[in-house]
Amino acid sequence: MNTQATPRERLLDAAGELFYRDGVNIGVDALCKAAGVSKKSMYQLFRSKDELIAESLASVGPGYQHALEPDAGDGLTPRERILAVFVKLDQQSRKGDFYGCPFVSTAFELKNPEHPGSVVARHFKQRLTDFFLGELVAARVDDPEGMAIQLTMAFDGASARAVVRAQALNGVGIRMAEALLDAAGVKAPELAGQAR
Amino acid sequence: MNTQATPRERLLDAAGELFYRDGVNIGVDALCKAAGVSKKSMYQLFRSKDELIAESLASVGPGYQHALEPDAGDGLTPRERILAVFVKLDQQSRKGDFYGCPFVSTAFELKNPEHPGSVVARHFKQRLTDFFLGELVAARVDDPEGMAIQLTMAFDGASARAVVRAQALNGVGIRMAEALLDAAGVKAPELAGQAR
DNA sequence: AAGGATGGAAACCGATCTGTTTCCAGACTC
DNA sequence: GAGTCTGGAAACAGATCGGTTTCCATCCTT
Repeated sequence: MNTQATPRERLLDAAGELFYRDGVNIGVDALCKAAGVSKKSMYQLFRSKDELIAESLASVGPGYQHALEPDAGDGLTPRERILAVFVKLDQQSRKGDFYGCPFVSTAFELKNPEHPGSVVARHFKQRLTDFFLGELVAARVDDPEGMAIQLTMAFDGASARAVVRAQALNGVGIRMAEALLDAAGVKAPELAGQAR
Repeated sequence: MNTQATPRERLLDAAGELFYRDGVNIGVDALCKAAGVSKKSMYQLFRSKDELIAESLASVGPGYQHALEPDAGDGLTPRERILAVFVKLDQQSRKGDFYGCPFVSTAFELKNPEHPGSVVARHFKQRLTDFFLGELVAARVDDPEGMAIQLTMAFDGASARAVVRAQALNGVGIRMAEALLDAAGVKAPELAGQAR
């Protein structure tokens, strides 16, 4: 454990990993032990375990997003930038510690849509949809909103498949995204004028 | 509670509902109370809670499948029979007690792919894929296996969207399936051009 | 009417749950 | 050096966890 980091940072890091790997039903004792933080400190920093669930999810959100979405202005076409997300998902599914999209996983586990963690999950799923939307607008497709939703569902469906089968996706998610992009006419790099 | 049913049936019924609604972490005390069965009887009928999870999932599987997939020989085209699954999912997502596909939900919660419940979940997801496959073969598409996988992912992605957003799908899953079927050239075989 | 099997109610076990509290070691300021 | 603050270790609380056991009422069979 990193003793340089503050107790709060250590707690958020450990929570982000353990809630994802073991589920949100992991005990506070195990969590604090992994973080090297006392329960007293934890309950001084967070009102409840539920709040820690939400805040840890919010803290891993930007990093997860950055790991999936290519940087702006990298010279890629919208199609390539969209497909890059599915390539990253494919790579993640090959690793042994893949338990699906952490937001979807948490939402499924919490059941209650009003739980603060569910609210955070909803927020970050919307941001992925918004990323797709921006690319689709740049690609000038007919129905960018509808396509962005479909790509998000393709992402979560592929993620769910990897979880249920406990296997790597081996490109099936990428091919699904390609099929949807083909159908929407998001094709040749040069033809789709992506001015910025 | 139905006193006609055997303790085993009452347990499987209650487990199928409560594990889905509250998650697999619900206690066996609450479960037995809901089923009107003593813990003693429960542990005589099932070796462990984990076994009850698996068996209750296996017991709801056929019913869930039958609720989604149209009967054979109903005069519908393969395309209509495939879309009927997504229409049913859309209808389910409108109800307040929708927590996603029970197999996907259980697999996400259990995390461990070797858990007997995960094995059952995998089995029934494969049966949905097999249903799609049969229809796609009948429709003579180019890559029926790949398309069946894509439709299954579309199903689970749509289901995940309804869970994360805690909202009805309002047709977005149906439209995604239509887009995939259109791209694969699955029209009504006997009836030419069918507009939507 | 007697005997055996079924199965519910509830006590019990040790472990773990979320959350609170006490105590004390170390680092800081003044 | 005295006082203050942070934060870890650990006991504690009451509830619940999965699982076992005892006891007893109700059946069915004969």
